[in-house]
Amino acid sequence: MYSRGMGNHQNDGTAIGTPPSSTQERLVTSARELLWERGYVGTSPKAILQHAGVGQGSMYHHFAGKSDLALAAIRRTAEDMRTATDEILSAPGTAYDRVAAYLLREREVLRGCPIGRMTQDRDVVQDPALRAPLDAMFDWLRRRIAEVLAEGQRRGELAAGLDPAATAASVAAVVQGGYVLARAAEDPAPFDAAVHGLLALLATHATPPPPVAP
Amino acid sequence: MYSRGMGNHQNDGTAIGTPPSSTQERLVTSARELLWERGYVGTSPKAILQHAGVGQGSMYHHFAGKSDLALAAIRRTAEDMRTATDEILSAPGTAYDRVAAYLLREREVLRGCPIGRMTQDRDVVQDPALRAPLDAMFDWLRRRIAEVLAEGQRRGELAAGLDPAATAASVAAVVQGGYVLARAAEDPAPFDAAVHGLLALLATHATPPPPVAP
DNA sequence: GTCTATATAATGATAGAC
DNA sequence: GTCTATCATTATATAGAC
Repeated sequence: MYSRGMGNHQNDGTAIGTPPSSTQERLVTSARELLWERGYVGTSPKAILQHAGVGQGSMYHHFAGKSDLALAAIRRTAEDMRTATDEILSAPGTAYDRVAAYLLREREVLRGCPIGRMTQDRDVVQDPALRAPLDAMFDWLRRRIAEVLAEGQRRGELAAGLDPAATAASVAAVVQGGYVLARAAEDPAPFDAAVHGLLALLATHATPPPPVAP
Repeated sequence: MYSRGMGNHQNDGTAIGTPPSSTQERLVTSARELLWERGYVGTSPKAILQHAGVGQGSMYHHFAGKSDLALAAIRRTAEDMRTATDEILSAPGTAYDRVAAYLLREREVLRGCPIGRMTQDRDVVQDPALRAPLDAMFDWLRRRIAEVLAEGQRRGELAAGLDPAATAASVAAVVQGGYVLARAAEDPAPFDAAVHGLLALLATHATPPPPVAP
């Protein structure tokens, strides 16, 4: 159960020192969690309200409706993902190291990607406003990985014959597809196998050869 | 509109010479199409009935309910996919050729994979009976691709250093992830890029080197 | 701004006529 | 076997009190 109507005593359960979330913030946070878990079609406004612990009217005061709240939630999730990913890809090291760090990053594999998840939701993909942040996120991701690979080529760390854009698409696809395989198996193993398979292929193009992947 | 109550004159619209489908068959076919397009949560029994052109009661006569019909539909789709895929992977040619044929196979990229799609549906993955055919399908796919790769190694067509299982997982993941990237972009290009990126990496391990991918 | 009450349609399933 | 009628529940949104 969530507390209700308790004035300033409400809290979102985050770390001590965090300022209490506004109703609007709590709605977005709840929407993000439920969209990740259940998808757009499977997430009802009522479920979001109950998860956030607010009444029916509050949502329609802050947002025009379900899709408007979902848009805010998706934008926020994409933003966070971009920030976290850029940090990994911008770290020091060879191009191989940085791509490997991205691929081997700790993930909640069985939960899948909260952004990739949305691409399987008809109502999301068909709404240009809802699809836009997904498109922007994956477009950015492929470009950023391609940059890293191209930089590695300029530095002589990677074979010049590689197509940075195509290889970057493969890297992004292996992650997204790895989630699919893992969820089908209810086991992260296929995700890890897919990642290591790609890294092994990539390693043969790196000079000097990186140590065998863990 | 679909015809109703027309006795033996009903037809499922397939090629001339095809025997008219039974009500049960039409329900399964309709369920397969709608599950592919809208997912499990997004597909209502009513929508299936209307698409099949039968009344409410018929479905509950032939199937125990929504999940039971979905199970029949998913099983059939997985069966068909397995047959079609095995045909490609069992064709003559080098291991590289056969994996390339699988990756470059004509696909309705923006529609995605009807089996992979189901792994993003909470209600499917949480039901052991519904998840089982997904698990079996992808497990078979990875094993079959790994077999092809291992055979290529024995024949001396592929570098012995490759891990067949991991590489096979990468191949399957690139396809599934390619769909995700393509749907986000509403454009098959990222799918094609991901596939060609992986093929280029794989090509460097093939002897003699295959011609540059189309 | 937040709440409860209400409205309208859709969902998933059952009952029982034919 | 197939159909229509019905039902309890949920989804999405609005109205209006506080």
